[in-house]
Amino acid sequence: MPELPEAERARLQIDRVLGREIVAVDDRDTYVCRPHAPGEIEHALTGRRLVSAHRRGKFLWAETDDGGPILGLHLGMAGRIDVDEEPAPRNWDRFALTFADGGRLALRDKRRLGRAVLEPDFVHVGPDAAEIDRATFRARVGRGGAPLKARLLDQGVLSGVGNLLADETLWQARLSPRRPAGSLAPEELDALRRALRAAIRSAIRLGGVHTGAFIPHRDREGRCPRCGTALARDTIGGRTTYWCPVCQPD
DNA sequence: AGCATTGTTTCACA
DNA sequence: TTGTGAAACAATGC
Repeated sequence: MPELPEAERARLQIDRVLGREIVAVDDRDTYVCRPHAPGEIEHALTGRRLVSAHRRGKFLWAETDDGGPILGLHLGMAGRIDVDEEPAPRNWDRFALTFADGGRLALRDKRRLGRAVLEPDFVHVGPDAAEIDRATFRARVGRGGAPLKARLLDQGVLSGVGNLLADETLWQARLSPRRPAGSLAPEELDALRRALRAAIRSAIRLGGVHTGAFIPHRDREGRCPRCGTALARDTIGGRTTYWCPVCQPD
């Protein structure tokens, strides 16, 4: 599920629990809560309240009352934030807060690659993909010899673009994922940024990245929804990539 | 059985 | 030193 649009929806879920007193914390999953020992996050948060929820790219964090510790959350490959839901089966709730009103916030994550951590560090995280201005986008994305898609996926360059959002955006912008990032003209970079913002806005509104026009066709048998050409497939930037060889020529 | 997976970090290498 | 790519991580679904 989780790319920037899903993370933004998760942030909205955290908003729902702001102000509630935390009475219990489940931080027993030592992998998800690394490097914390069990009980560390529990000790830091019990008795406090979350007062604000933030997001940069796919990284989430919440501030606590009276300048208390910051709780960082990441959805990993398959996580979601559940609020006031029944506990998930099979210990899929990898981290959870219980509130005085009986409610609950859980990081539900089958794959277990999500994270819950105190005082998260965003030093190596680039500007948010939905907020980045045109000049910064040109300067950061439009450089280097790496394939354009690999550049978009680099969270240190800009944050929030995942594998599916990258394919959707490149298809919308009619740009090849294989083009060296530094070879793009300023106008192409502007168009790419516009396509990215539009794809993000749409995905947040419609409920996730797979609501895009291209993603549903992203399959070995898939064809371009624009021209009907069989999609090309390759590994780029370490991820499986689909694109239309006609609409998105090198 | 084998392979792929909407993410991040670490390590090796040029 | 910097940039790039592959492997590791954990678990599930086809």
